[in-house]
Amino acid sequence: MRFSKLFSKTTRNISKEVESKNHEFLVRAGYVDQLMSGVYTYLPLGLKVLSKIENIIREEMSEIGGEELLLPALHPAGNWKKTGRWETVDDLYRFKSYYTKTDLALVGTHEEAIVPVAKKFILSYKDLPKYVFQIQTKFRDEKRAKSGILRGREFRMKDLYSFHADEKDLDRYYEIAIKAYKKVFERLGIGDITYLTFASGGTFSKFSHEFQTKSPVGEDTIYLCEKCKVAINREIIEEQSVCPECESDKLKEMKAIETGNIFKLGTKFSEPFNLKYLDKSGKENLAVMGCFGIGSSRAMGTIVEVLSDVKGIVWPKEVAPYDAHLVNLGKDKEAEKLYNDLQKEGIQVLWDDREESAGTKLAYADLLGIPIRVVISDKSLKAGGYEFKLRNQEKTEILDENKLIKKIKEYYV
RNA sequence: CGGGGUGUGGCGCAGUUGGCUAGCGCGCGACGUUUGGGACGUUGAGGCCGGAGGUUCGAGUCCUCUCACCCCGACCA
Repeated sequence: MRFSKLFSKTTRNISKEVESKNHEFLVRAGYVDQLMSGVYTYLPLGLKVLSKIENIIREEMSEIGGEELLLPALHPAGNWKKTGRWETVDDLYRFKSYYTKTDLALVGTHEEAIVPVAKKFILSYKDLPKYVFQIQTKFRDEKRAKSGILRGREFRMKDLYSFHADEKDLDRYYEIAIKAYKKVFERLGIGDITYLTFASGGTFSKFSHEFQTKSPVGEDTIYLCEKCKVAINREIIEEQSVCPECESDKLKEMKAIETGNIFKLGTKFSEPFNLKYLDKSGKENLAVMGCFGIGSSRAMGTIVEVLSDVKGIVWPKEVAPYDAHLVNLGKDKEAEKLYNDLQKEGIQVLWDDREESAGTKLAYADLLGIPIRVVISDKSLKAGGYEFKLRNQEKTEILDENKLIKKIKEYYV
């Protein structure tokens, strides 16, 4: 991709009012644009990152048996009245159809849609367990949207729903899901600072679990056992004041962003919809459910918050919008050849072909945060080739074209 | 929902006790000179000052209402 052809543009000017780092960097670099408070456009560059994040999640959910589907975001009020949540969920967008005057909701969670459809296909113990997930735009009527894309009124989230014959089977799958989540966060580049966290809210079990990523801008306070790498959310510290794994009381307090949340729902939703199956003895039983969420757009914001430096974003290799950021200082002809050659090798290149000063181009390469920067200039050509630099390292080296291609490919293996 | 702030060319901002033709930086167009850390010269285009109503000879500036956005708090992935 040629920089000059991108739909978006970079900017130096951003309102003083914007305080959150992810908001500032993502807007200045042209990844996202704000339409209103808590509602963002994912521009072509930003959508590439978001899609990569979602594909990682998609792969790992498929790996643990999840089948992808797509549920509606627009729901009839009736389903929510059935579960009682029409009255209790404050952040549900409720409205009336202009024409028919029926009550509708634009939703941020999907039990009211998945259970009625699951009921049509789950009839016997032979139909269990089942795991389905979707990645979709959610709506929540936040009292106050904040922190860029970390807390939006419209945001992207993966939610997986599991259906089991009994609690024991749910427990089994729950552990499998925890492992899959760990793998997702590792691939997102934040695995080392994302902790399984015990939290309140189990309607069925004593605790639910969250995945909390350490960050000063996080809204949650957690207590981490550094030995077990397991944490406790402050909301339950009264009832659980020692490490749930090793019972140590040496816990480190820190701020964290909730990047994932998993629940044992039990029969909370199968009951109102009467989701029952026949067991081997021909007796009816309620299906037992689990619910597993990861906010993909929030994950994107989190990555920016925790991995950036003063110059800009530092994308982990698996989520970067392009493999390499090519900067030419003069030398347009040579740059164009290299750009074409790299692309022929299957390398996704963003070439900053704009007529900008050296300083500007280099500064924006840092802001954009693509893992590999390649500079072509008089200086590099005299030294025998092209300058290769990783975004998160200061070291540079001059490589000829073959070595450069090899080096880039090796990096992404 | 409570508290604090901000709305002025595409973006970021200034605009004095109401007074002449509303400025500046960035960006954008043209021409030229530049290229290893946010270059420069010449020149040009681009504004019902968020919206509505009012006060006044005169409103970006004062008053009322309203809409939007940002920050803090409570609530939430």
